[in-house]
Amino acid sequence: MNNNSCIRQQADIKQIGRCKDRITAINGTFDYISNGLELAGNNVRLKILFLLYEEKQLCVCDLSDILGMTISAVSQHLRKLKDRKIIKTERRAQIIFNSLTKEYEEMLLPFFKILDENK
Amino acid sequence: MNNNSCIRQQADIKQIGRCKDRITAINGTFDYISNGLELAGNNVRLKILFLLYEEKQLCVCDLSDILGMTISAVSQHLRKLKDRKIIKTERRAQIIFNSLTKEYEEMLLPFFKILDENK
DNA sequence: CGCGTATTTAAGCAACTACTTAAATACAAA
DNA sequence: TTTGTATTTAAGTAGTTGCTTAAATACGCG
Repeated sequence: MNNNSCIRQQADIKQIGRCKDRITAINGTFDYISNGLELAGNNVRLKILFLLYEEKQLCVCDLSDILGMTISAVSQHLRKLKDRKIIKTERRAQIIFNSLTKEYEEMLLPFFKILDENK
Repeated sequence: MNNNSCIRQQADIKQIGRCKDRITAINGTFDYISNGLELAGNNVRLKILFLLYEEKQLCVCDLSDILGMTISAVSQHLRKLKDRKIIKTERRAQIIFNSLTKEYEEMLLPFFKILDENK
């Protein structure tokens, strides 16, 4: 890359350097946050996460009923969320309950609050 | 859909109904939030947004330099962000400066704070 | 006006996403 | 152990994403 036009006459070299350094320094934090946002950015999954926040725990069947989607489709969303430690599961008899992990519940709280206010 | 197994013996019908209603009621808010999160969930765009938050305004060239990506690639990210009113632009002489819209700056502030703390 | 810098757009492509359907597992309870 | 309910997984597919390269615009300034 790095070809092409825009051979800038004026560029704040100091600013560019400072920004580069900052981005590199907190690269891990970017990964951590986009790890969560990437998944929460999907409309269906945001609903799943909000529902888990409100109801504390739900099984794949509940979510399937509520969202009007196949169990399989919901299950595959839950798997992604679980793989990234955004939710956790707990079996009780035949039913597997899903709930938010504390860490990501906290991270997404500002959005749940916005959703709560619009009830 | 709605075929298949999971002919649940026990399901909290009231809970299902309540959740359905709630989801429908705030459907617009879900759209609003996932509108923002969908785009912020991309690692590159999250960086762009954070940089705009920190520096107030940057042109496509600056971002290209900082992120080590082609101008074209960055430009296409900026377009998406602009289409969804997450950023706005302002021309000054030959350079077009990008900055966050107030609305989404506020919405994403919690994440910028987390990133700020990890400097 | 026409030149040069800055920026956007178009076309193409490999990789990824969200779903579908059908089959496989998991496991509690009889 | 077998049965039945609950859940996950595999394979396939249409649509989307993020980039590349090359070409097109936009517009300030001499």
